Amino acid sequence: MDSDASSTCSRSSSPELAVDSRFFSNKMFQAYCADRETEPRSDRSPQSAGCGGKVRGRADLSKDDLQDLRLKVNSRERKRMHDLNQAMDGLREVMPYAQGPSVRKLSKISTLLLARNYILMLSSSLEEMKKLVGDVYGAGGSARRVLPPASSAPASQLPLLSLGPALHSLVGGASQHASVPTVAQAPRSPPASGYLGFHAPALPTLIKDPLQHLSGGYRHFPGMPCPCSLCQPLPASTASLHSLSMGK
DNA sequence: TAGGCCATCTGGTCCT
DNA sequence: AGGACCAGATGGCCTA
Repeated sequence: MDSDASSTCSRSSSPELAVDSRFFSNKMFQAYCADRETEPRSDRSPQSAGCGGKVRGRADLSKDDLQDLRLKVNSRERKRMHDLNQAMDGLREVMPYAQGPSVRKLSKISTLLLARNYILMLSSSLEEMKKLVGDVYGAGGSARRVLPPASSAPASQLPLLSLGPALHSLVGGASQHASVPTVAQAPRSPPASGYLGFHAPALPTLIKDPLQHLSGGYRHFPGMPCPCSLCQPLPASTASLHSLSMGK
């Protein structure tokens, strides 16, 4: 079963079941043990003989000891893979694709590809924003005087929030917009297209080409909510990254 | 039914 | 020596 999706998948091979000693009905292990008993010892190299390949000093282990050893190794490997799947889930949680019980989980390969392209896209956005900020303030500009003295927004976001309209005139393709977009999704996690600030492309497209949607902008209406990435509060992780990048 | 995806087992290799 | 990591093999589940 998917350790990382036990709620949606009902595979028969849960870790607990496999760890159980009943596991030794396993055909592979039985075949291995039979093989081991029939195979002449002289034919085995030190590396390839026995369970796990490390046999030196284990040749005299009893069958039970070998089974225990094999169990331990299997258990460790299982745990390792579960940890890997947990990490993969953590990655899925921050990926910009629809999530929910009715939505099929991203495959591992898709998750990795999407993550890579998502990072590329965000990096590109960041670079573009930095360029625009530089343009707006000018080389010798005094940004501090322009910024509002107090705001409920985190300090790292102030420049972007105040610059949103200006940036829109530079970034936003005025041709591509629609009516006032719907409110961005909940800020807890950023998986939504709303967070990305553009209409969500089809997942396969985003996996293949993350940058082609950057040009699609929103027109900024004063006083109206805007879902674009420039006007959205950044999630904590992104905000910290942003502050680091902008701080130089 | 074929193909995709996955969990698990297994043996080899590398690292501490 | 023991553990981590890796890749191949295998079999199960699910979907088109």
